[in-house]
Amino acid sequence: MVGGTPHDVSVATALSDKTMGAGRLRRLPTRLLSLAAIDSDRRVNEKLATVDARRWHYAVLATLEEFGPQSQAELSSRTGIYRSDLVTVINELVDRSLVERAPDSTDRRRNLVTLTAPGRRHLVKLDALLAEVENEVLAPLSPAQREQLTRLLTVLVDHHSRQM
Amino acid sequence: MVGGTPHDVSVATALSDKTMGAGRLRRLPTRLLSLAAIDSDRRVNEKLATVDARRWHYAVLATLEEFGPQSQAELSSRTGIYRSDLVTVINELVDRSLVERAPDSTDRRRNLVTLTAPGRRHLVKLDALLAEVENEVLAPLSPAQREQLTRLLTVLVDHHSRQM
DNA sequence: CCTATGTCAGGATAACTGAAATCG
DNA sequence: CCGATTTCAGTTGTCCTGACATAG
Repeated sequence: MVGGTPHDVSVATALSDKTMGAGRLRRLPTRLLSLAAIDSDRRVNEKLATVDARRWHYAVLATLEEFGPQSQAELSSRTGIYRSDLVTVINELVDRSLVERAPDSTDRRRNLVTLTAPGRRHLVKLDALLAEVENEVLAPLSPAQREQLTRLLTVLVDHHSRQM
Repeated sequence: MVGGTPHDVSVATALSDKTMGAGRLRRLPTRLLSLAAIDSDRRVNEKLATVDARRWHYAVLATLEEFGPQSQAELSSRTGIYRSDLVTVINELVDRSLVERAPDSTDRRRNLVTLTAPGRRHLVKLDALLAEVENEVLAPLSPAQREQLTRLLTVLVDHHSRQM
């Protein structure tokens, strides 16, 4: 059998379970990122679903409020949503009367997407909901730690993001 | 180009309590987590693909080395892989001769999954590859910041995985 | 009975690719 | 001709659910 490195099963199982153990897996930053994001995403999706919204809705609405009316290509590069997927998102937002999509008169390849008044109100609501989720997700962290985490993640995202 | 014409000053100032220059989107922790994880996951997948491996392969192999031979149910709870998906993962690992799957003589419902010698060698290789990815992902962070991030994420993951 | 285990068959969603049509 | 924009069609991967047979 395996002669080189005998594994002491009894000791291992004695202090095993998820709570203890210093295995590589549990400290792998890439894995921790994955797991934390999965949990966070699930909570965000569930919360937004209560008002018939999805994650990308917020990204689009917030970007529209921040930068004003713009084309789908601009929205794509600012939100990170693929252009192909943006079509569906805008469709959903138009169906809910939260944005308007009209051809740009100066460049007729483009659609100019504009935030509506209901869209603005909806955005306020989504802001509140996301604040709740944020509190759930970051529950075990102190305010200082939350700020720390946000700063570190911002550095990562800014560093790896393809222009913005 | 959006240019110099502000779209709606009143609303813009209404939400400018704390995060004015940056924009809400860019500072949303849940979104930062998502974006960072997407980037990290993509890099991990690409790197592991160069040796015909996938993310779950590493999780299973590392868990087997840490806790010794065990059932698929144990592997599932320790790695977070669903029992149904684990079947496929173990199949792939068996196909590559990295693990062995044999019925447990003491409990014939169970399969005992065991790490092979090639599996152990493969794990070493995956470790090295993942260390490379980790360096890429955490590139903009100092060693102290990396430790900080790891600790914060560990707190989050532990807190939320305990709720089940 | 009731639970645990391994397995199979999917569904839901998100990331991603490719290409066509239109316009600059 | 080439490039940008919108759109559609489709692929892939992953998370997740449900059901079933078998065994304790």
